[in-house]
Amino acid sequence: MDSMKDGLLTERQMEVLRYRKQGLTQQQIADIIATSKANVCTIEKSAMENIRRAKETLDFLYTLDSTHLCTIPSGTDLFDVPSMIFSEAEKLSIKVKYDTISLINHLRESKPKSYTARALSENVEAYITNEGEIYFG
Amino acid sequence: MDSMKDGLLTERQMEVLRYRKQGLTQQQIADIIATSKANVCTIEKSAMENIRRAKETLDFLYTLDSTHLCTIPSGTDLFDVPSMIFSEAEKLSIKVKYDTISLINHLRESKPKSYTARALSENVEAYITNEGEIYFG
DNA sequence: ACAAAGTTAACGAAAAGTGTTTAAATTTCG
DNA sequence: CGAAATTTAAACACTTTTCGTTAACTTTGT
Repeated sequence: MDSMKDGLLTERQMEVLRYRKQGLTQQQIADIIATSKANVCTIEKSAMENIRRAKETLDFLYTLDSTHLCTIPSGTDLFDVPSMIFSEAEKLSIKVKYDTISLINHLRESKPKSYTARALSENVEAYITNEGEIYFG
Repeated sequence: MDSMKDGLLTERQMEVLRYRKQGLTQQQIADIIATSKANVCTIEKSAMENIRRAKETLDFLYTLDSTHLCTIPSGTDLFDVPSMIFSEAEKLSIKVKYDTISLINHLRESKPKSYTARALSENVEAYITNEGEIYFG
């Protein structure tokens, strides 16, 4: 009935996330919505799990019309990434849509938690479309 | 068992989407995966539904820590958008993270299907965070 | 160390989602 | 038009999710 329109999160889950965003503790929320704090915890947790899944789902979409370009190893300096991308793309005869600066910004925005200062904190997979669009997964 | 790691789409759904991307018809896919064409249809359809829900879920996340800035009416010239955004943001004493040009590009990338040439083809909601990040939904 | 906040495990009942089939409708296109 | 492609509806068995409880455990901050 209503499942046709909704996203992944249930009313309960959105409710908890909203209260959480306001800075309330699980106990406070539990009192408001009349349940146990343990239940608030599991609801919040499953909400996070659903969000993770939503992201992964869209990741799949991006990689569906992209081909894997290269793996950028953990520890790589952010400023070394563009030249890696450009040389790999050249092997495939694809012109990258980004210049050096915007490629770095693109990476920063795509994976805000994958680097500290200037070094990647984990491996990042780079994908490319025929149109030169780059995606980091 | 495996549901902990996966995204929204089932193996079956990804399978169908991949074949579809290759240009196969539902009948051809039905033969390959040994089921009826009607079933391929429903699998593909529920895959699309799952993708829609994934997007909507992330939309919710974005708007969770944003406040509604303004509605940009259908028909608005793309090049008139930045000044609208800037003046609304100023009312809230928030400095927008984007300059005029990158704001237009940001809108183009966020809503690729919401404009024709230079005119918006539908209403677009603009949201802003305290940090000046803009989101179009 | 204490108390508050958060997490985890095990279980149950209700709700929602998935893959199928079969048969009938609709759309698309040469 | 007419054939192939796609969509829809109803029904059924099956699996997964969700919300909830209780009770014990771990983390965090003072």
